[in-house]
Amino acid sequence: MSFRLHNTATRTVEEFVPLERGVVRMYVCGPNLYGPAHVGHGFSYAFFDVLRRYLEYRGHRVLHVQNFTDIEDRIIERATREGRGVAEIAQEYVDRFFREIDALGVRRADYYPRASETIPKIVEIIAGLIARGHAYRVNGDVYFRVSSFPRYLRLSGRSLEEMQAGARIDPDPRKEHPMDFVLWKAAKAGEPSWPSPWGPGRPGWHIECSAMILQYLGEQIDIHGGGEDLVFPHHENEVAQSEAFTGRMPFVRYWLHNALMKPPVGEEMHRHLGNFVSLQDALRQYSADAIRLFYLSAHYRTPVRWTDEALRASTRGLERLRTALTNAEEAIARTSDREDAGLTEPARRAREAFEAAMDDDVNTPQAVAALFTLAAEINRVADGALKGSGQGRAGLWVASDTLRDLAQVLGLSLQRPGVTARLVPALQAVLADVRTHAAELFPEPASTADPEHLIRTLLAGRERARARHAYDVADRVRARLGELGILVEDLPTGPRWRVASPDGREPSPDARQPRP
RNA sequence: GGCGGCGUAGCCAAGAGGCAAGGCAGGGGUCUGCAAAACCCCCAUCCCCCGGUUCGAAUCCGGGCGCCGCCUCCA
Repeated sequence: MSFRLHNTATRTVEEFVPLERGVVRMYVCGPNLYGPAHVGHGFSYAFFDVLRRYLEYRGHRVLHVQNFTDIEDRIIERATREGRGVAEIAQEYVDRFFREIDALGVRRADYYPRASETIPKIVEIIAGLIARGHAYRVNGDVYFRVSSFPRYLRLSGRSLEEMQAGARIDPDPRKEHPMDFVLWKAAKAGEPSWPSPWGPGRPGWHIECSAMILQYLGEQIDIHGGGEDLVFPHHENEVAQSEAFTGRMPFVRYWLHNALMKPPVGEEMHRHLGNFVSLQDALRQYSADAIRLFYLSAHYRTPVRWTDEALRASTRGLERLRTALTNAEEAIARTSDREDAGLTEPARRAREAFEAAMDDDVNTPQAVAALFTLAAEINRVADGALKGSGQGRAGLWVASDTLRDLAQVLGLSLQRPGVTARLVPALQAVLADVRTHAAELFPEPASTADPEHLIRTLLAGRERARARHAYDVADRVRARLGELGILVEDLPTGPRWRVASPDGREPSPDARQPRP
């Protein structure tokens, strides 16, 4: 089956065929660096990361470029207000952006151009547009002449007439047409500016993306992505500038737009509304995998609401996938059978269902469902193996390998968080505590600096306690470990522990420590 | 006003003419000292409402009701 994507330009799901066989040129609109990223940004980046991973899984080489808007009204406003440099603020948020998307497990794009570094290309394009009659100068400003571009508004499916009927702002009287948009803004006192044939100034917002695409990806690209709020005017204007400049169309073969995330309360999450959940806060409360599983729980064109309830549900669901892998490992370690116990076929079916779902306009909810179905099959066989049927070693290996591989395409690591050295003092305190109750059960461990060794020591002592029916001691160990976020489970094969906070949350390892 | 989207179980969410995926929560059971995990079973005769088309509709058509987005900045 072919890979199909919803193209905003046609509003239909189309078969995806890249311009150049085996190579996909993809550009995704990046952040305006005037403030922190929120979970809605994270959703967009994570979704396009999944798209990129799947394209690569399907054998394409993906050239991925994402911009940083580092010169723009809001950053300038902020710099002025705080008495700081524009570049300083931009750099602060670039650094933070990378910390956060790295923590989220978003693979980095091939290149992250900044508007301020793309000025020569921007000037070249504007000069070309003026020369071709697609743009005009008004004092130091330069505007795009929409009347010169008949295809204007085709992407967003509007008409100039209706746009004006619904206009919510007073048009600048200096413009030839109310819908003409700015390509170059003349410098104002105190603002950063660059020289140009029209005098010092800075680029308008839309032109940077056109310039970056032309500079780094070419005159025609396969995929251009971003939030659906960017369709108009941002992407519409990009099309106009780019196609008017190059004379080639389509500038973009497939326009992809993700739905916007809804805040816990209200309908729109926006930085300027102040109702956002920052990516940083999200990562402090939930693991990257849980956040990504939540993102993938709905189709990318369906708006989802960020709620603690939903994130906890995703954390639990994630735990189920991880447990399947753990169960498989334990079953494999305890069986010698070479038969597949009927798991090879379910693994193949899961991969087939996964690919069919992803092929259908990146239907991640269905793809995730395939993962859960496979996890259930793994658990079924692992359960049987641990209960003594002793079968399934080969099948468990194949099935868990498949689960890991498919999860990886979704950017899910399925890694359990480990215990950190920070827990050592607390674990030592637990040991000292139980030793006052039953020192004979808990001999001094060889090492008191390794958290895992301390946990093993405690659990070994607890097993001795259980063997003597000293359940008060055994339960005390389990309760104290539970307070530290370590869940103890007594399986038929012996005790097992894992990190799992009782409130259903699970911070991302990198985000646990508050920043200084 | 123009353009567009949505309404599926307690919650989240797929499905888009052939008889309702998956997750979370919940109930019963197996296992277990208990708890947890896992497994087994149960949990929408029905998909906002009313008409219509069809052998057959949650899916198509018509009409309602409700919610939301874009038309300034925004992932």
